[in-house]
Amino acid sequence: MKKSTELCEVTYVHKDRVNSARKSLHDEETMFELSELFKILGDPTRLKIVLALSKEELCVCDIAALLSMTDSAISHQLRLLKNFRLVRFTRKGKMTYYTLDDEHIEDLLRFAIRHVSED
Amino acid sequence: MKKSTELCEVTYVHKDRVNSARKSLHDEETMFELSELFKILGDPTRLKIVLALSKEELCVCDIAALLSMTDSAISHQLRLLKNFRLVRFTRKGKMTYYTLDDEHIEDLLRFAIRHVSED
DNA sequence: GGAACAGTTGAACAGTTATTCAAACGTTGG
DNA sequence: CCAACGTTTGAATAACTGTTCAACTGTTCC
Repeated sequence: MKKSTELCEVTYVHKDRVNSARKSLHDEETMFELSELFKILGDPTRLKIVLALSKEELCVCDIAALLSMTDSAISHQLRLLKNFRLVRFTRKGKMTYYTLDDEHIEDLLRFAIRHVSED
Repeated sequence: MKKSTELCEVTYVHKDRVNSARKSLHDEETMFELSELFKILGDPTRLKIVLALSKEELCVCDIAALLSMTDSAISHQLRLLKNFRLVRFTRKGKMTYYTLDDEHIEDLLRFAIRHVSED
């Protein structure tokens, strides 16, 4: 068992390095938003939806067919993506057509794909 | 209650669009790895650790102090980052010094931070 | 109006996850 | 050898997550 004493912090932590590293951290809100963005892309289903929509406007049924999943599962995930302003929809009769609502996300994905493919 | 029949798929799905969208999806393994990368960055603690290590080589104790968390919690997260080859460590006596083990990840983070900050 | 259909919703379920706690490991210095 | 310390580990816990199922909404077309 260990306890954190002031003496410990002063003596053993590399204060200079910690303070230097602290500068690379952004404000708490930015860190949270950033991790939320990664989290929402950190699911294969959502990732595929976003990639698919970067190419074509699709209805729920299309995406479900493309990914071999139920409409319901897709709809749930689209709601998350919609709440995060990553996708947008327009209704035409019975159908709901979804598109990407974020121009930059494609670049981010391309960047990341290159990274994953490299090593 | 709804069921997916062949007739439905043929008649209502936009086959051309689905086939076009399918091209933007990569192979299953790449999709999985990509989502795993995003998932591991999709946690505020790990994100901060990676950002901190992009600036300075730090020991577990340093990171714990920086993020106001227990050594144990940090050690657990470092193990995940290590297994994912995002960080690397060298032992010097009692201390374990961690560094980033991925040059590209910094660029990805910078890219994503810009994206989050913009809108 | 009513049948058919695209999509949404909420509850429920199983699986996963981040942190905590206590115990252990390995190294250092007396 | 022993105590102190930095770190690791495993089990336990609480919180969260993705999918399924069934019921529902709203639109179209006869």
